[in-house]
Amino acid sequence: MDVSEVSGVPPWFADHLREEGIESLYPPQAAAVDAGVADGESLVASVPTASGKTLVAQLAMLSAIDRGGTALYIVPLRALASEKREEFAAFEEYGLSVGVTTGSYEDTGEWLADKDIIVATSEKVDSLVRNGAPWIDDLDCVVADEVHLVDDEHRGPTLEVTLAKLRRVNPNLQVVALSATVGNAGEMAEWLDAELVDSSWRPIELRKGVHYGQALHFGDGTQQELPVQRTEKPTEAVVRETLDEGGSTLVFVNSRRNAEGAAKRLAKTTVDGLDADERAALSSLAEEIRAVSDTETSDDLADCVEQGAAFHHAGCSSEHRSLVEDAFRDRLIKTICATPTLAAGVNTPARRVVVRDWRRYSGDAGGMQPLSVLEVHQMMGRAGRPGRDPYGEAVLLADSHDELDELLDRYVWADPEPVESKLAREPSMRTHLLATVASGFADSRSALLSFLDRTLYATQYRHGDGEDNLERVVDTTLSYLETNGFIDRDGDAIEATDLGHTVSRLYLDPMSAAEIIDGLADAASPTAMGLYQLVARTPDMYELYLRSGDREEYTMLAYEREAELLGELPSEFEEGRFEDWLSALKTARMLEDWASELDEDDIAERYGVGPGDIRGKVDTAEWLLGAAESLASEQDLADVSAIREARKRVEHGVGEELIDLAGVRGVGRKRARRLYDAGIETRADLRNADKSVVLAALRGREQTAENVLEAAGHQQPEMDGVTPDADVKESAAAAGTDDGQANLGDF
DNA sequence: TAAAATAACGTCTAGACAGCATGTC
DNA sequence: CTAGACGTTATTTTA
Repeated sequence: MDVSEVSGVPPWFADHLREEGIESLYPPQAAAVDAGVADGESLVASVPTASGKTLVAQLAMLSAIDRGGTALYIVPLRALASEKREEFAAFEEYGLSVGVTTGSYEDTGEWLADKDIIVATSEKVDSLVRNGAPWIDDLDCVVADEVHLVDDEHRGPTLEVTLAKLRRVNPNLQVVALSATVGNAGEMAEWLDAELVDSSWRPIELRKGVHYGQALHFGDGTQQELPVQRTEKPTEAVVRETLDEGGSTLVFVNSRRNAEGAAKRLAKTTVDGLDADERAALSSLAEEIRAVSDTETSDDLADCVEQGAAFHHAGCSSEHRSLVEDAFRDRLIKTICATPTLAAGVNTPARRVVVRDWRRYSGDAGGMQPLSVLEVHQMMGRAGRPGRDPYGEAVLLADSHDELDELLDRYVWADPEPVESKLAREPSMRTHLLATVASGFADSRSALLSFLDRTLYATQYRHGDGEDNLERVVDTTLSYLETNGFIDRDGDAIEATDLGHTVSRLYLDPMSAAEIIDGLADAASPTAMGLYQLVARTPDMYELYLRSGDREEYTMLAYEREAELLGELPSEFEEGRFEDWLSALKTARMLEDWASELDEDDIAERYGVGPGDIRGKVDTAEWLLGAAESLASEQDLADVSAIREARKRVEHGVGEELIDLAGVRGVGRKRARRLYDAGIETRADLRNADKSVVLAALRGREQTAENVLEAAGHQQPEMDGVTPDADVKESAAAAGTDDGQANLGDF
């Protein structure tokens, strides 16, 4: 089908596509048009990665906008929100406006209601619905990207319930659900009352196979020689061979340590194939990586990158990750060894994909578990760069004949599992039942049940795919919510209490709220440590692992600082609770270290985490402390200013005395400390400071000093002719570090 | 006797959304 | 109910 044959979309769109080199639609896209995506018809598109899902979404959104409507694009990750925003930015020259909103980032200036297209994460949409954002009622088209994630135990129910709410508010809403190929696309279509396009067509061929011995065994029965030398491992052989053909390789492994280890080994392979230009470009990239953060992870990554290899996992900071992704797309980095972060994240296609580990440790299951077919297919789907490679190849590795057969059976020839609603699990129920009641979607038990009838769970139950736990879980959850004062019940009727409304609005898990309220209730003026431990033991915070030896260390710490900890220390004999308490304590001490200006690399080493983990914990703590602050002031619980101070301290990573200074733009934890040690203790001091002292404290960086003074509101920030004051000494704390600012910025 | 090969043992284990009010180097 | 890769240290084998 030619692009100009599509009716319903604005006329410029065909021209725009032709400019991009797109003349005709791919078969699944044509099928979507035939199904009516451009005429407001709802659609489930279950198609492989890189087969043009985004264009289907664009057809739907643009035709809706052409009819005078607005569109919402829901993504599962913040990184994807920015990626989509970039993609849609091209429409701005045709007069459309695009906005993004996620928890950490809101589009500048204008209110989102003015936008034609809004990109948001599913949680953000949920939150906006709860808070009654006005434009939610005026949506005409909603695109849900990666909708197979409704299968996810933690975040799936949010998407499921949010879609149900959006459809309830806008009865004529067009829903376009984009999914990877799954086992039950038809069921999803039934749930959403949508047409179905279920296709395995790909623009470039993807050959899936298993490497065993000296050859690749493809699913279609063909074989291809791929010799492994005696000194190397199969992964190295694949990378080497791909490199010889001028292609890059993505290697998926099952742990961070393996990712780093494999990257270090593969660097020895990739380094041989680099030309002089590449070496130069890579070494400047390595410098950029080193500058991101002064940690071992950062150095290790830079060392690999210099040789053309990289690792990628959640311990890397977001800057690390995007630098690596970009360089891989530019074909500068030849191989990335990654944990599943990369499979779900932004687009990083490669000639070959190696799924090295097909089992992963799972604490719940008590051992190594095979990955799901869906997940392996998602990884494999990264093979083949449209317009660049003639085909993509994705291989698993076997080291016995039996394993070869098993892998072919299990992953190469297998169809992905059906996606299964996880709605009827208590943790998500707590949150969503409260939110549904609080935001007025249901005012009784029966209304709640009939609302839940619009979910995938109900559709699947009707098919007899599982027993109906829903009613039972609803009842236990409602009594939990009632006991803890989030709702009031009167017979069938249900009403959210003031507290319930607040908790729903704050986007807190009610159990977290209960824990916080309980903890604050018995401490009038809590310490920072106490507050950190309190929010760390909340279900909204993933705690740090307790490693061997930690148990002892943190048990001692728990008794040492028992007076500060909020709530009652569980008994050592309550295995689970005590362990949780200790890992929360470990997390808390990490936050305390951060808020005591300990260097990032010291924290990384002390807790065995990467810069990305520190950032994550700090972020979550900041958010939860903000929520605690709201709860404390509304419920009149504890000293609100103590909570605010603890929050400010994690936010900036500084001691109490630096909070004021660190609030100045351009002043982070390191610069604030230097200024303070030079006698400039507050924002007001800075405003009236002696310029030569400021310059000396900032180690003679004139431009920096000028910017800082300007941000503080100094009368004459210009530094011309100012010489550093010789009396200002390097403080011990600040000495030795390079550039000053601790870098924990967002991407 | 020292170095190298091998066995035994211990450790560790993926990911990442959200409030609110304004501005990171 | 369920594991396996990797690093470190102890033990045996080899030159």
